[in-house]
Amino acid sequence: MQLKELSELTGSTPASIKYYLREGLLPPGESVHATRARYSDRHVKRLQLIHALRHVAHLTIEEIRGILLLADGGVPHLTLLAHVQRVVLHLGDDGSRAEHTAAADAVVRMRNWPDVDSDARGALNRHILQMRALGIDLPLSLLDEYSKAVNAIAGLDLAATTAEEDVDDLILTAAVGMHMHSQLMLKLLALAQASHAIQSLAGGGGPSTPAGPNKG
Amino acid sequence: MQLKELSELTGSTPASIKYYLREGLLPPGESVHATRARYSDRHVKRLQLIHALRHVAHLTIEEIRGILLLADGGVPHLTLLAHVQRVVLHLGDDGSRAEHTAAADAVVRMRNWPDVDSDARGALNRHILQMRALGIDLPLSLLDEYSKAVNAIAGLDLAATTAEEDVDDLILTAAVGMHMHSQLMLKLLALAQASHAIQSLAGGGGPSTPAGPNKG
DNA sequence: ACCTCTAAGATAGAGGCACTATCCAACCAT
DNA sequence: ATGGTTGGATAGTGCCTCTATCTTAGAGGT
Repeated sequence: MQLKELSELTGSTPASIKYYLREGLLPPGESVHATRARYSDRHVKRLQLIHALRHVAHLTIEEIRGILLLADGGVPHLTLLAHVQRVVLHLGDDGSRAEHTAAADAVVRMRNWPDVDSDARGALNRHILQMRALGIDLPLSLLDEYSKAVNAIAGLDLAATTAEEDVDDLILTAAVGMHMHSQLMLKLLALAQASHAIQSLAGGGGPSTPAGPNKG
Repeated sequence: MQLKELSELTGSTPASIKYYLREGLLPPGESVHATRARYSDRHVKRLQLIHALRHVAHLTIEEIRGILLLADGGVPHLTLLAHVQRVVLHLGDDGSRAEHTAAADAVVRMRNWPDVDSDARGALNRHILQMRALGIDLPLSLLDEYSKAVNAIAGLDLAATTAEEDVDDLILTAAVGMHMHSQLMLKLLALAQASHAIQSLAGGGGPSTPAGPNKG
């Protein structure tokens, strides 16, 4: 198929597709001659992946390029998933491994998770240190509760991804799943906060304005 | 004090402060005359708030402006907090209230949260619908587990904010707290995912590369 | 009083990102 | 042959968050 058809199949404009080609996100089509190139359904799949990473997971072009490079480099799935996670969940730059925190170590023990240094663990350590620096206390009971909850999700999520055969599908499922689950948690947290605020501020002496409508 | 001193006290460059003044985030100092203005410690506080919202919570200038307008408008704390939450946790535009979902309703009942329409609840409903559209299943048991965990955090977080007297302090505590807690959850989720992946992919037949190092 | 130095305010520019529009030569269908 | 479409290259757009420059006026020292 030609660029235009590719565009119609995926919903990306031809101009955007050209841009992705320039940026090396999408491999060039088989060049028939100077003004004609042929694209396959591999291109369709790849473009759908790019679109999801860009507009569902909200990754930048640079981040997407990094993921695709790894995917095409044929690295093991575990390495690839670790990278996708780092980018989708914004765990920060890998290089620097933070010092261990007692809190994170305790969580690993409590949940019986493997005691290995992952990007995620480094990010957690860094974050706990940062919260401490900001004077935000983290009771262990809270971490226990939290880790129990996320432990449940993680299994689900992984089950979905391991079912995928194609690498593009694997990344798509993993990235979208990670993003949506993390956003779900965020929204539940928001609702919990709002509920508590309504109960304690509206009930306990504050003004009686409800939380919802405040701006047309 | 003058702009330069304000700059030194807060760490923002004079140029940035001028920019914030132009954008209406920082109220103008008391103008002594054409080339001299006096700033107070209210300005210091406000600038620290702006800095935190910008560089800790990663809000845009536009979002910060919205929060400060409300704060200076003297709206009730509950309304203000609802708005801060919407922006910090990216709950999306308010206006549109999504249709209710059985899942969200069940969560509200399970946790005994007040059954009112908040921005957070709308966002949760929208998100659940979106996940369903993407074919991601959400067992009720998972939502139960999650909401139990976030329920624990929400109390903590609120306790810290209600202690604040000054509105700028309230917003600062609330925004930073919301952001850091939500990021904490994210990082725990990441660690849970990584742990599961390591256990199932490394142990269960996949290649044996560890999750950590893959890029210099 | 005079000269210099600095601050305030206004305006313009910079740099990054993700596109988007314009050109041009080539080539397929008619 | 010829008009319209395509691929590829290059340049421009719009937004955002600063940052640099310019002008003018008052402050401080002598």
